Amino acid sequence: MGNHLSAKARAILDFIARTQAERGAPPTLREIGRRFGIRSTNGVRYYIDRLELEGLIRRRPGAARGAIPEAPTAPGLAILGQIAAGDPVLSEEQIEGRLDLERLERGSPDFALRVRGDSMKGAGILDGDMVLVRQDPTPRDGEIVVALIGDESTVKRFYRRGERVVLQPENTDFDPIVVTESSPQLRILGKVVGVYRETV
Amino acid sequence: MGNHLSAKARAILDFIARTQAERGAPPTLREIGRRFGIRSTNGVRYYIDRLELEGLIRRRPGAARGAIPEAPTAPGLAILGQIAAGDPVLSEEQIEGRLDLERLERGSPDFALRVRGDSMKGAGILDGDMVLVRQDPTPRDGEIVVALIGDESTVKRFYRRGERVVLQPENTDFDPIVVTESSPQLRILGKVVGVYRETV
DNA sequence: TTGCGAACTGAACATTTGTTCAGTATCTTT
DNA sequence: AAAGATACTGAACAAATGTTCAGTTCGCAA
Repeated sequence: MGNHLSAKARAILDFIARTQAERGAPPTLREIGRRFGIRSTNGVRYYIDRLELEGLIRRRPGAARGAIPEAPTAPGLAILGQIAAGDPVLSEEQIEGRLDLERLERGSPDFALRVRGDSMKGAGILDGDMVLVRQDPTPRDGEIVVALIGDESTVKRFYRRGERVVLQPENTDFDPIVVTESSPQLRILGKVVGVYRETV
Repeated sequence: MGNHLSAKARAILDFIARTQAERGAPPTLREIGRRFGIRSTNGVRYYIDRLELEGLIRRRPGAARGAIPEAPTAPGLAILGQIAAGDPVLSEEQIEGRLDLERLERGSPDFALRVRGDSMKGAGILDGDMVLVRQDPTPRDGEIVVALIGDESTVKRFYRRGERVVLQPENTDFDPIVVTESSPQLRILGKVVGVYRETV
């Protein structure tokens, strides 16, 4: 034993997980209620609260079908903070989090783009690196973006200067690109949310 | 060719599939619209209709998040080579490969380590970056390694010089570390097979 | 027998979300 | 030059769905 969760709560968790797997989306509160003979959505909510407290369910408040079972196994790579001498590298104490490309903290990317040239060397983005891009045509000042200038895609830092947009390289060997905001030559594809490189 | 579905429609399908995989439930019409710059839910509906006609999407009418992809798509992120103007970003022609952290081309990493300090700045590894490490105590000359020197873990370039091992920073502000190969102070944890950084 | 917590009921209510409809701008085709 | 097709916009609407609140029932402990 040791687990203070009722059999009914378990059955509900199982139902949610199975529904999600079978048809691609979790059930609604009312669907759960119908299945278990609970007539009030609040009765179902009572169980969802319980499951969430146990960490068995993740919840997105307000969203339809927002009760989502936590995956049993953690995906991605273990992130270590500072490695301590002594105990083995992958021991629990050393694990700071998990790295999963499709679930970043700050915003999950839509695609990766291979970078050509050294114009962003100063920002640690080298020739051949891949930038992870979140599609978003409205970057904020100072963010690194992927832009299409005419026929060329380019990675630069984005600044708005009145009517104009400045695409600023981070390498003194290169000059900034300045265009009017409404230019048909300019298309902002998205912003860079991550950088990735394979070495060796 | 052969398939009469627009590149944008494909990109939307990809987004739906990925959203479903990542958070357990498909996106709403408005979420799709926001992502693709389509302001009217009916504009999104137009694409969903199209995808359903092609049999790529199953639909549960009236249900929230009712558009569910029929077939799972490839895991990982699409890697684009050079983006061509004209058709939208995620069209098949532009996809060069797929990026999956747990299946790299050159050797899959065992863990990720957060880097402290700027000693490898010249190699494009900045403070706060994560290096992806393959556990391997026998690096080749010139490879970047993670080493434990006494109690400190450090990321440096590895060189063998006769009896000695040189751990070389890539920043002129730092000095190389030289130790004898058999020193109990030195432990090579593995080699860096990738670098990863979240921006913004 | 009273009190208390677990497990709900019932009924609003507020949002979220899908649906429908009437248009429009931009193409390409006729 | 007119007719369609494509790819939407905008607005209104209704249905689906999560949230909240005030109670209720029942078993069990004090």
